[in-house]
Amino acid sequence: MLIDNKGSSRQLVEKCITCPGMRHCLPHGLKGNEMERVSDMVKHRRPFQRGEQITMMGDEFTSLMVVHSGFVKSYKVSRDGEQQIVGFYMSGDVLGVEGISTGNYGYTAEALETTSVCTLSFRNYEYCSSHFPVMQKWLLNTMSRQIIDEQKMLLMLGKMSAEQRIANFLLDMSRRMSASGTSIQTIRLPMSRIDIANYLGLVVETVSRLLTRLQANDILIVKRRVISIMDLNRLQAIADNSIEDCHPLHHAA
Amino acid sequence: MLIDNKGSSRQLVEKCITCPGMRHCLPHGLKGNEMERVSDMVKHRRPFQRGEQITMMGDEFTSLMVVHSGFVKSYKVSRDGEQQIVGFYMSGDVLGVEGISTGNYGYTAEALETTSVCTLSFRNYEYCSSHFPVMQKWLLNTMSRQIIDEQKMLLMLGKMSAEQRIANFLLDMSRRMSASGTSIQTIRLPMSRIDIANYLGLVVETVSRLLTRLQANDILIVKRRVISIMDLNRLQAIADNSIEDCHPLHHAA
DNA sequence: TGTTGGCTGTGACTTAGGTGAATGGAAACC
DNA sequence: GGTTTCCATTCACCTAAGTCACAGCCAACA
Repeated sequence: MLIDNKGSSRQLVEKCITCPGMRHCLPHGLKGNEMERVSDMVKHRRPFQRGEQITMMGDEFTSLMVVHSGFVKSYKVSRDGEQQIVGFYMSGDVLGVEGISTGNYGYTAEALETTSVCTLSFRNYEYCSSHFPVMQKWLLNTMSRQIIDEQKMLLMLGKMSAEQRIANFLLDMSRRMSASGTSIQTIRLPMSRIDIANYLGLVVETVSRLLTRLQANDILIVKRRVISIMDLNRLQAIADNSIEDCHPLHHAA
Repeated sequence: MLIDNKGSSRQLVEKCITCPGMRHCLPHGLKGNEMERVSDMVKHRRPFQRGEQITMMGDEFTSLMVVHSGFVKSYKVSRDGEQQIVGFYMSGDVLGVEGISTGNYGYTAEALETTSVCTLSFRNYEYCSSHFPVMQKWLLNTMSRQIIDEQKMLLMLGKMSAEQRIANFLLDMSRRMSASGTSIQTIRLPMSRIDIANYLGLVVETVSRLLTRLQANDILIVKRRVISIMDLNRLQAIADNSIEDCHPLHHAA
């Protein structure tokens, strides 16, 4: 039998089927009894605390993981020790798919705040997918979306100015952090400036400088990790590099 | 019936099953009759000439495409018209998977030389995958590998110097262009300097200068698009940023 | 066989963003 | 509640890589 949820040995176990956030993790379109079958295969572990590692680059790939709540960063380490953050993950995002082809996790994933993760072993996934076509479609969609997002990042890192990168980053975060697809005005960034800089291929000083500048131009209000977007249109214009630019900081503001 | 190979209306149709390069395109592990079924669903179109577009960004996603022979570049265009090359594809590489989630191709793919492509409609893929598990595994592997490759590029664009990017690029090309997995000494690059620069997030002058410098340091011999790697170890060391560096060009060589 | 046009290479100069150093703040930990 | 530590910001300066300009080269085509 493939079902191996020996949950009772751990705290905080609940079935997906009774979980209020179920629609974030499980694919839509499962029939009632299918849902129950899948639900039984998903493990709910004790939440990870800030700084804890969820996967380690190079470890054996065993499971797909869906972020249920919290916030995760993932980074690769190059041969000479340079780190590059390759993604931030929040509710509903899937970790680990890069391990399918190699059998090893391709990055280290680390919780940026208390994070709970739902785990489905790949063997169980394969069992599900062969019985419930919707599961198969779900994973293909997930991976296809990851490919698109990474290609968008390639465009950012390859062609965009520091200011464009920051603007796009803030817009993306604002959009993703709202439950719906519409961006929200005030966001609390769970990651440090160092992480933002690393993700965007910049240094931390540049991120600081540009946030200050965007604030001086009345586009943002920045209070450490809490950022309010005061002029969405201009921020979007900067992100798209369309016409109007943000004035550099002349020392007389 | 899902099979819709109305091949005879076009030139150059052959069945995969009789194609000498079959092992590059079709997954391994299909049984004889399965292979034949899949083979019948694959369309072989007239080859694309240099400069012809294979997919257009935004067009409706219908099919997965495997490069059979030739060479393809793919690029995204941002809202402000900037282009970014996101990949180069050669024999065995799969185009179009980013369309699965959105229903539209995510980039424009263009032949860099005469290129033939084998096409499998996604509907036929779904039919195959539900009957032959090995097909499903094949697509997951393909997509997982694309995610890994793109993440490697993120590391390149985010953290590496121009010289490291060039070195890594040449090593990657040399490895991929050899039939086996071992790198070969002399490669003929099918893409222009402009394409290389764009792919690596540099300008064309920088690419020229660095190739010249690598030649002056006896690491390469560069004859326009034909490049011979004379000192693989040092090139690898530069790619990894390990210790020894390449001397800048002092005007007295 | 001349001409066209896109590649490729070089040099002089500029600049966006990186470096390094120093300061102030918040939160975490006795 | 004091101290430690990490995080964020700011400034002065520097450099890797971009820009601009020009020249040679090769392939395609008439």
